Amino acid sequence: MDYRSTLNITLGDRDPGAMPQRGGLPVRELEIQRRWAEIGLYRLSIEKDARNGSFILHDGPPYSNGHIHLGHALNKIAKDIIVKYKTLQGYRAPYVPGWDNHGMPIENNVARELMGTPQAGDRAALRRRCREYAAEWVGVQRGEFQRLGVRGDWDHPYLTMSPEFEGSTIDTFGALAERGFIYRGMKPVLWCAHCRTALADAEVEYGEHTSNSIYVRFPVIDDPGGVFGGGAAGRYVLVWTTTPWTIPANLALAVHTDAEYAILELETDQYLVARALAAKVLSDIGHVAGDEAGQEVRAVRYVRGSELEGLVCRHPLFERPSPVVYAPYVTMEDGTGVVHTAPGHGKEDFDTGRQYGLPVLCPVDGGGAFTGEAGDAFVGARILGGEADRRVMDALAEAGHLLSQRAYSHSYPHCWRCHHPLLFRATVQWFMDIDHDQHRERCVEAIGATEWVPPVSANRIRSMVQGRPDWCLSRQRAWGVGIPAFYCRSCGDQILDPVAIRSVADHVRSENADVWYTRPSSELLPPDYGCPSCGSRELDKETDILDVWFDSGATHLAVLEDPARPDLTWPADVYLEGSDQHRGWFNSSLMVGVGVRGRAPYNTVITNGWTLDENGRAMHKSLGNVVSPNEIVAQYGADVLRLWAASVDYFEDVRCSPGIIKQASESYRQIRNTLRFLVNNLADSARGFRRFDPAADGVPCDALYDLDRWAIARLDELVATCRRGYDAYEFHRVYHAVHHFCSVDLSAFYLDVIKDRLYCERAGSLPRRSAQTALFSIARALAIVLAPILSHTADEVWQLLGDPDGRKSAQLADWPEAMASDGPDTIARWEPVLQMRALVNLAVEAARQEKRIGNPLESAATIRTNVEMARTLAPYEHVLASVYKVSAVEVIVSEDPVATTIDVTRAPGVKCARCWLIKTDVGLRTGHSDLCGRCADAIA
RNA sequence: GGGCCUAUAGCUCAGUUGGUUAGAGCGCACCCCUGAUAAGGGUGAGGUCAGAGGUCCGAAUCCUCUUAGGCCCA
Repeated sequence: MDYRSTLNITLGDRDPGAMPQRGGLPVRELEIQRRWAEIGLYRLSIEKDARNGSFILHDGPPYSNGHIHLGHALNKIAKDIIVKYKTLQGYRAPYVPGWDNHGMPIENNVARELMGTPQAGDRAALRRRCREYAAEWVGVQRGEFQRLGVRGDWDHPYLTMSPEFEGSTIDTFGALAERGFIYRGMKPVLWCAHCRTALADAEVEYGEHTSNSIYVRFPVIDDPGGVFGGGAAGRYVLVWTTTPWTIPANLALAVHTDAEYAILELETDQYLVARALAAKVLSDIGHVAGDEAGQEVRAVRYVRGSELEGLVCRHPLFERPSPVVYAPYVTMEDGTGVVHTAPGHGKEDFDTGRQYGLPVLCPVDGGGAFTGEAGDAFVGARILGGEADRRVMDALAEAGHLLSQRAYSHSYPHCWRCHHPLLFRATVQWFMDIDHDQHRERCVEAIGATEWVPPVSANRIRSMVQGRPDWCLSRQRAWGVGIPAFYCRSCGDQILDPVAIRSVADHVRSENADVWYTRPSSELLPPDYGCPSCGSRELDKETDILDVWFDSGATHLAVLEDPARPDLTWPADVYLEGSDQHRGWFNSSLMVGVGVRGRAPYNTVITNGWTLDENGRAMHKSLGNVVSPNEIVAQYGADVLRLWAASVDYFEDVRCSPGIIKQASESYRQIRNTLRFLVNNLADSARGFRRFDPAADGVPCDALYDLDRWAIARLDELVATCRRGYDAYEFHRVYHAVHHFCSVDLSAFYLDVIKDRLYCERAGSLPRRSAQTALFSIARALAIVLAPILSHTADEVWQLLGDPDGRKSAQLADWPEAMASDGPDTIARWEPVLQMRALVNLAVEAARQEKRIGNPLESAATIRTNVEMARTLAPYEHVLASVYKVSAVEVIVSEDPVATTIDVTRAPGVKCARCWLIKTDVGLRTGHSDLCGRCADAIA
């Protein structure tokens, strides 16, 4: 007889309320997300009771250009996990996503698009189109992020190009100006002559470049220390450079105080070079160094750098002095140990020049051509293309001072946009003074007051802040926020007036930053505003725009203090971005935060690593190893991608590949199957799939079967472990703990053992309800604990369980409380029982190998063990058979005090046709010849 | 070239202050079940802890160097 219909068994195919085995996530997740939208999940999460106050994670804005990549996905998922966890922990955790909209990449793409159209070169048209273009990509990325299941205020994201934000950016600039941080100064900046713009460090790419390497001699005109020998011989200081075009701007020669220099005699002349470099220099200029016996070239004498004080040369081309100066960065690595110094063309040169009071000579215009300052012979010659180099080298050769010239290949800065080599060019720019009012020291202090996760990341930002130069805020571009400075047409004053800046900000808010270009200054300024110096109303506007890093550096003020976002507060609790943002957003935000508010805009900064391929290589289109989050979502579902993100140690670089995602999907399946077993066994299939009602059917903890109490105790441990993992932002600990719990504790043990009770006992009986009480608690707790990671699946479970408190999503639940009153004790008591189970498994396996039994249920185990173990097992004797998945267990005290032996034999009795256990009481009940006593009762 | 970081089974991760034969899960192999079934169970094989030196009674763990890789900077 088939007793299947008398069992309460999981029948997914017939139970309308069952959780399906296959996730079908690409489709099901969309339904779940639709439901989230319908119930207004984000709003509900904010309105949920927040007994612990608010927790603000401030989103770093991705650039609104192109589809999201895996790094974006990892970052956004990690943020989402944190925010959702905090909600479960009783915090109001708003999440306002944002985008960075201004900047060169968009401007370049749009400029390319407009090329050849009537609008090309029209700044207003360009800006209009940039705005549209950025908005289009915001739309695309928003859809892609939402598809990942990220919960946030997607209807009200912050955009750095919105009028409110642009106005706030100007106000922030004004606040810094008011505090004296902003100045206008000459500085050599990396300049692209092709794009006619200064570049930020981040916009520079280093690549191989072939330069003209030349040795130039500078005639000595004054030698007060008498370092050269006597006589009428020519006396020269020898210099090496790879930028001949900077020679016209030479104003000094730098040496190192501690280095040793040699005076070499070369035919009738004497040359000063570093001793350590003399041999190489001579070989480069076609001579060989002589030995002590004296050959063609010999050293007349050696001097220390410190003895070169007062030495003055004449410029090799002009009647102009070039004094010897000291500089700490002079090395004995290459060149001659004497560094050609042109303050207008190098950062270090500029610093040295300032120290020695040298002027800043920069005879090169924005297009990279020599100006009249370079001399009539050179004016108009361009650096790009090599004309400037050629003309200078020709002049040097003609003057007899060019000793060597050759091609030299080295790493050199290039423009990331046009890939042309860059030049250092002193230009007038707006800066933020990093050392104003102890600002740098305050920033370092603020770093110390911030929690960095992982902790080593503090070193990185600290060294960057300690070493960073002043912040060049000017960009000679079109797509951005205009720097709100004015110039007086009559007295020439530059005007950086808080009153004027506030007025500009108000006008920008009422429209957008385009007003800077579309309105005359009189309309942007308060009525009757005049030059503070001379009163003139004829004022010109600055044409430079703000560095986009300023936009993003000011997000914390624009967003967290936005009156339209009352849920947000300043400072943020957490920033979480890729490790490249130590130099970027973490840094710019700190500069602005400390400058305007005197402290960091964040309490905790978490960094995530880079996403690499399975071999640990960076992902590149050219390598073909790029993994697209959108493709993973389409193929496997967002929860699989989220599980991957949670499974890796994202503080370091993480690896990803189709194979790794496959593994994540298999882990997902195992977790899903476990959840499914839990959920589906809460229905009474023999009673029309009536579902377990915890209020009516639940068994109080002290009345539970001890094994069920053990399961709940293990659940409590798991919940505690997960909490520790989340609190430390170490989600992979959560993942591993949950996965281990599902596969080892539940699937391989607990669930396997309780199947008999679930299936065979009467629907409403204590043994079954006791097990179901555990199942319900476990399923519910897992749904909550997993909600931050497997947000969709958790809610699928949540819907099937039904929430007594009426919460519409697992994300709106409270973190599970511990349920077992004596958890540690329960777990400790079961420990030896489980140890013995492993031994029984081995013995059963051996018996199966020897074909003495087939199905383990056919076996009876006789455990011979010492007195202590026998005594420990005694209270469990009546459950050992079910716990060990055999039909009978007997424990016998062995004479051997140490060894435990287990004999496996065929179990005595007959197989019950209903529960399939081999029992000795089968057929004893009248009318039930093929049933054991328990089953006969169950169907009575 | 400089700074910071990483390297433990095929994969993802554990390995407290250096202390027995380096652990887990997944995957894999073999077997069982067919009442979680495009599921479930059992057993098992996988590691010179990137490499080489060193300190120590003892090193995956501390030091040095090398290699590979990552981010940032020049």
